[in-house]
Amino acid sequence: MAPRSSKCNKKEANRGAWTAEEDQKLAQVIEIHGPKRWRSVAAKAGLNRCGKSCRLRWMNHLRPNIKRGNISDQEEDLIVRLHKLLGNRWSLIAGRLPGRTDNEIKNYWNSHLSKKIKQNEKPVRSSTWQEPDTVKTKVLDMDNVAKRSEEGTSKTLEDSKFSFGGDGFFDFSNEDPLNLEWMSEFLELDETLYGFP
DNA sequence: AAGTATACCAACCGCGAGCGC
DNA sequence: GGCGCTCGCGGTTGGTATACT
Repeated sequence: MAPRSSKCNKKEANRGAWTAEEDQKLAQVIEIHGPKRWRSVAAKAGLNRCGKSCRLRWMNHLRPNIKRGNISDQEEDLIVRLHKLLGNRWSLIAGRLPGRTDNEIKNYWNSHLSKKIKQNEKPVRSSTWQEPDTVKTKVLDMDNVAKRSEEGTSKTLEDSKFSFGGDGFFDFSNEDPLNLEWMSEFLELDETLYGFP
């Protein structure tokens, strides 16, 4: 079987760290043609890189509004909660953290939070606790939420009914960790935005 | 100061889904 | 319906920086 086109040609393509010059070329082409058809973007930019490498570079580093630097306590808290809810759905989690990338969150989780959580793992729920059916059902709809969000048909978080703190993130300061209300609101948000029951 | 271990992050890889022909 | 192309995702790897002995 012929090699899949999405695979990078290991012999021909540039590999390893991106140079400032490559970044500049890529950004210029994307400015003109937009962040799509990555293979043709790579070709137009004259980069000896495969399309998916260009996409990754754009998504994780060159995109506007990328937030660099330390992850705040609030962001960390949100990541932990979303991970509890969604598991390793990094892109979905990243979608709830403006300016953060899935790769960054995944790295952060693997290097910081997974250890932290193992250390601090305490039973948060009683042994008799059961996840409400409504929550279970709606979690399944997160795939649709993510898709619509990616398609750009969703509203931004800023448009939502959620209130944000001064730095643009959820304020959990007054929340009871055992309270499922937050999760319900999280799910209700998508119901409101996207109209599925 | 040198060697080693660990942490962190960028990039790569393989797979599956969606789409058009 | 089958096939190829493209894209996006999650897991993994590898390089560099920092901490430790």
